[in-house]
Amino acid sequence: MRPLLAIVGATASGKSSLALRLAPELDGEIIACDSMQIYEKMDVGTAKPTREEQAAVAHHMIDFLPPDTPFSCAEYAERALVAAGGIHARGNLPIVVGGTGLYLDSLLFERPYAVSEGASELRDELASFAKANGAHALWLELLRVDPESAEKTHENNVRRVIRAIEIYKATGIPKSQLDKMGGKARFRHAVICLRYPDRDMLRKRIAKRVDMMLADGLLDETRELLRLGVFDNPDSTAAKAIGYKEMLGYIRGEMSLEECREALIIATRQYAKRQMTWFGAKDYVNMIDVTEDAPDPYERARELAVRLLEK
RNA sequence: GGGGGAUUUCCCGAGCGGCCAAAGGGGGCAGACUGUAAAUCUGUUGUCACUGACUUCGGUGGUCCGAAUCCACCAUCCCCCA
Repeated sequence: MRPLLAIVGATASGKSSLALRLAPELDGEIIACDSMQIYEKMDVGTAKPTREEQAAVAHHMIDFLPPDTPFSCAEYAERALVAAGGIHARGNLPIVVGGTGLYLDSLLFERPYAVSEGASELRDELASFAKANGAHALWLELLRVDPESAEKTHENNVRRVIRAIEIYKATGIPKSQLDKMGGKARFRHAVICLRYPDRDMLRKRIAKRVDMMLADGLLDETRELLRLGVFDNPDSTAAKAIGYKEMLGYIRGEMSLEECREALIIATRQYAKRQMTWFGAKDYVNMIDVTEDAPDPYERARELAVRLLEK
């Protein structure tokens, strides 16, 4: 099996700059693993690698979709797989970098799910059913077709309930059944996650990043996206990005800039927490702690990467 | 100088005599997640010896079987008249 290194962690944890340093040493090319950096025109708000950085190390899975295009983790896996294949063909090491845990997961492991691109009508149907009859009624439907998934999914989590029903309707097989069939690894992978045991350290980095985004023109970028109509569809992936939706409050005159900044910092912090909950629960993730005493993970990451990839 | 209103748990904010450790929201903390994921959702959030007890609703002192809720005074803030 071909090797693949992944550097993950919360936003603002320093994974990108770590990967940038690691890449030359390991003959690496970077595959971004980020549900937002895939979009064009969303540069500042997604902390996209700069032109210089992209020139220094080859980057993939960045900047290839207009910002109002729907995207899914299925498509991510598909395209990233191709990118990884190309990198291997060049004799290089794919270094997956990003904080979108689910995308990484779907790249690393095979999933037996049928691709259900045409499922949007069914989704809409189920969503309006839930709206009309309540989340519980929808959940009962899942309980009927796939009790095991129903058991695992809270009835209020309508989106997940819909997905489970949708999988059953599209494939005729309960999702819980399919879950047991997948999981084959596609690569000889090494996953390294940067972790900050001291919360304040990460918080400071997040605040700093937010201020940098503000200074780099987050506001103008938001106005441009607004002009392009990206926020017209609240369900588009890009419209859900942290950063822009907070700036909108200021642009619409509902909030002061300081309030938006605050909201942005909080939203980012909460996101970081969710990311760490996700990565922390994965047994394939190897943690490297960044602390006051050991602020630079570079050496440890390099050694760990080499060791893990040898096996 | 005179009149009126406010003060609630980390924050905002409901409560206006017992059913109040106190609604709701925010924030915090913990968690779930297997193809919309920077999304979506869950639990928890006064203390403890935790199916019960104890300390809380600006302060002090009252009324009452019983007060965050009523009264008096004090403190701080806001509004109106001078």
